[in-house]
This record gives sequence, C-alpha cells and structure tokens, in this order.
Amino acid sequence: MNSRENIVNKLKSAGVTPTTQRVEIAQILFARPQHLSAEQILKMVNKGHSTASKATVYNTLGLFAKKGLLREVIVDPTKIFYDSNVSRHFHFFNTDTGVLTDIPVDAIHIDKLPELPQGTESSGIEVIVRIKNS
Amino acid sequence: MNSRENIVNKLKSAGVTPTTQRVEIAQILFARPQHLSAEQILKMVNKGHSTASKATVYNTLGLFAKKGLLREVIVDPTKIFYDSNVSRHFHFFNTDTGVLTDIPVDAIHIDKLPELPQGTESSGIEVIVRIKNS
DNA sequence: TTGGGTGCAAACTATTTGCATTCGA
DNA sequence: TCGAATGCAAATAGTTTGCACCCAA
Repeated sequence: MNSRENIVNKLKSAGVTPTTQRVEIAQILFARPQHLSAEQILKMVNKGHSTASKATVYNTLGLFAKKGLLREVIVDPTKIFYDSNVSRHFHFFNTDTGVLTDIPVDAIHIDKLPELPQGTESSGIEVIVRIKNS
Repeated sequence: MNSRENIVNKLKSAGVTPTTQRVEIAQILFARPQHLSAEQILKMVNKGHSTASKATVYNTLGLFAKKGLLREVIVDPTKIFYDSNVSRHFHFFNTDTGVLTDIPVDAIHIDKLPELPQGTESSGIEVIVRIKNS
C-alpha cells in the first residue's frame, strides 16, 4: 500500500518534488502512524538504501510539516516530534520515558471553544495530557 | 501585597531557601500573572538592584517549577515560557508574534477524559490553541 | 543547462554542567 | 562555620545557515 509509487504521488499532490532523499524519508514516516524525532529519522534513513545528511532531514521535515504531510508536536523542550498522523487527535506525553502516544479524538470531548483574540484565526488545537509512571 | 516579606514567606512555605537572587527573581515573576522566558527574566533581574547569572536564573526557574511555584509552558520549540499563574487554565499561542495568552478555565469545557495507559498517572492536562494573525 | 535539492561544516541558541568562590543560617 | 547557593565559562544538544556541488527536468 505504501509502495514507492504511492509515496511519490502523495508528495506530488502535496506540491513537493519527490527527490530520492524525500521519498526515502517519506517511506519511513508513512509506513505507519508514528512519532519520531529528527534524530531517529536520520538514523533510520541512513540504515536504509539511500542516505541523507542532517541538514536534508531537517529541511525535509520542515517542508513536509509546512505542506501538511506531517504534524510537529511540541511537548519536550529538547526536541520536536514529527507525527505522521495528521488527522485530528490528541496526545499523552510520558515525561518519564519521553514516549508520545495518541489519544483518539473521541476520547476527549471539548464542547466549548474560547473566543479568539481580535485579528487572529486558529491554526489548530492541541491537547496534551502529561503522564508519569506511577 | 507582594512585599518582600510576602515573597520570602511564599518561598519558605514552598520549601525554597530565600536567597537574594531567588527573592529578586520571585518578585519579578509574582508581581502579576505573566509568561516570561528565561532570557527576559535574566534581563529584568539585571535591570534591578541585585544581579544574577544566567546559570542562577535557570537553576532558580527549574527549582520554582519543581516546587510548584511556576508552570513551564512548552509551546515554542526554541524556548520555555514560565507562567507565574499556576492555577488551572489554558493557552493561546500566537505563532506570528510568539505571544502567549491565557484562556480562562471556563472558556473550554472538556467533559470526557481519556483512560490513561496502564501504570501511569496524570500530571496535568494542557490545552494549547495555536493562532495566527488573520 | 540551470535552478532546485543536497551535503558538509560551521554557526547559533537555549539550556546544562563543573568547579571554585561566596553567602547566610 | 560549613553546607548550600552562586557565578563564570565551557560544554552540550537540537536546529539552522552558507555555500559549493550535483542532478533531474
């Protein structure tokens, strides 16, 4: 399902030129919904066939996020997580283990939204439930 | 109201030894509810009577957060915000301006909470509404 | 061929750490 | 006094940038 061809098309329809490195990175990310840091992605890419430099990985992740292929999750002050699931959902963040887990959208019900400050529009709502081992 | 004496007592009751630098930092933070970065606090301290080094500011903020006097707000990958309002509330984060604003607790209603993963307990729920200038 | 993409290394920034000095109960 | 707190500078980690090279349309 996530054949190379599918990935190439996914990138194209997002307006991203499918270069060798970008396809390699995309194949890793979109193999399944997951939360990865740039460093993890860099390592995974370089275990595979093609390689990519640190700069290219960062550039690519930033580009994918801007094009809506990825979601940046900011929960840990030391690094950004990239979430290959861009559908609406929330997160648990375990501060002991550093592991990010999904909360399905229907597990939290928000029935009232605040008024936005004047002159602004929403670009997304995030719910993070911080947890620790008990 | 936020006299030096009050601040000293506040630190003491939180189990924090009230040294010169800590009291100075606390006076700035608790003057009113606000969201400040470590850098801003460093500058503000050093405009005042006493001074503090960068390391002391970071140490102090970390200590205050651990003791529950401050809340760390992680919304910007480049820096941590320290919120002197520790009562339950949520945040707007304007990604254009970098400004963090409070959302009163009653402006959002969450009527269903997710089950936590086994062996974990919650240490806080955060809601961040990202906004941009329209 | 030629402009976007890539790679490398250096730059940058926020934060942390090691260690000698100083402060305060 | 004597351990805790501080200050400084260096170290660290994640991320960004500058620029020369390269490849694919």
